Amino acid sequence: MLDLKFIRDNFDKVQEAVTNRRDSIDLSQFTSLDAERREYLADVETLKAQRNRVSQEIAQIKKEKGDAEAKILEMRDVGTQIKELDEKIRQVEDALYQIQTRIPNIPHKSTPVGSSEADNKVEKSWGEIRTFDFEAKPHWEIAENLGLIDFEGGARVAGSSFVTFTGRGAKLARALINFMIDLHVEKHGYTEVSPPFVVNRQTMFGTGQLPKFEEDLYHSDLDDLFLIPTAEVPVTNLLAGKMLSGEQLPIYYTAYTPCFRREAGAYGKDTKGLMRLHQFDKVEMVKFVDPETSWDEHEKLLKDAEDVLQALELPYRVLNLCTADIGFSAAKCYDLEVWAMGVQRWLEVSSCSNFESFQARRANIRFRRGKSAKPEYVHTLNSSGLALPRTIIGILENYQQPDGSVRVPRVLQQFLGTDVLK
RNA sequence: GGAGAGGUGGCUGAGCGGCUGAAAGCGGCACCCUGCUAAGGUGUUAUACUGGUAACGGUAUCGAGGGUUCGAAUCCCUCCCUCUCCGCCA
Repeated sequence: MLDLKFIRDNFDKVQEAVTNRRDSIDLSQFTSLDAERREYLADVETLKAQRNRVSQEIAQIKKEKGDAEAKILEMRDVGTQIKELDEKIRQVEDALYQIQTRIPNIPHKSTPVGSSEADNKVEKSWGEIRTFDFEAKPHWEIAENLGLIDFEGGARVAGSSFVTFTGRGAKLARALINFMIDLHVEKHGYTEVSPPFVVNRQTMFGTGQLPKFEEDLYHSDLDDLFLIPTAEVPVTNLLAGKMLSGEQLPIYYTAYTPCFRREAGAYGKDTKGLMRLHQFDKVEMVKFVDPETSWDEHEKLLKDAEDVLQALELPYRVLNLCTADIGFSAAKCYDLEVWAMGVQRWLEVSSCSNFESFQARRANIRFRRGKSAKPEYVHTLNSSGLALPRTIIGILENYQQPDGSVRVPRVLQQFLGTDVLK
């Protein structure tokens, strides 16, 4: 969420951001609503000031056992006017809020302006794309042949795009989670947290999933609770409403959680295999930092995510997402894409974003730079590190061998207890 | 699920219709004092919105939302959360 005053003072900039993002939000009402609000506010506050003053006088008169009946009658009328004006203000503020909470973040100056994902900028590539002297199989064939995944079982118990990992497949997932968490905790200095997988409405609002993206979330009507689409949601909101001190920053958290996404609007897309699931595992990193350091922290965060892919020796590339492809709350976002030999595609395994104060303002996460300094919003960042299913695709397809077996990346061998899946 | 207690500033914690944006303490800041120096004294110290170039005003905020009243932290209603006990269950 952007600051109301910022929107007012930088209206052209906000409009430009909305346009560059290909966002459909209509800003045309904003200026008049904002002016209307302040007009009403001036009126009602004058009346309230009068009421406060006269109420004092009434108290004084009563104390002196005088007759305050005339003033009380007068104020009764003022009270009615205040009620009417307050109602008008409520309506105007409601309309304003609808707009304000749906305005996306302003892209950072280094975010390329573009009109589609084709305009994303490849920042770097790492690792060598292997060449096979046999025909590479897609991961679903490899997984089925080796008994790592029960696709039908997942569909039977929940529906399409739900899968069940079985046997060494399940252990591979667990090995990856342990490997990633250990790496972030021991090498990168993060604190592990294990948050709730279900959150309330306020929490979903805090990170920007609501109000715009409700249809993408699983929801329990009975309790008005949501299944998390990413650990970012509970972990970022862990500090919602907090006043931190400058010395506490930066705070680094890492968490494993399952992620639940309805993928509304993506029906029929990537239906085969592990490419797009309603439920998947992910290890996430979340940072709370001093605004002055957030762009350095963003680059460090990217490196922490890259470390996972490098350790797994998977070829990948880093994309700087353009304005049309970047997430609602992000000012800048790198996507990490792993190359998958079997399906011959780059697959997104991580998004590494800087939200600046956008989420902190929604979730009210502040800090004081000095002991008696004014409160400021922290900057929040997060990155997958990494999403499991597509990482597993990368491993299965890139490490497959002519006989159908799959070599285990060196760093996973100790977690998995073997160097080959066959 | 049943019974009770409670939610107040950066923190602890009073207040229970007007003199309370809010006592006291802690913490912070400024200055002063001091041959008891991790001591003492004095002052100061919330946030948001809004008006104003500013100085400085106004309004709101005591879990959230309604209500009663000239006036609500204080009374009433609804909801949320926390704690204790009981029940149930991993």
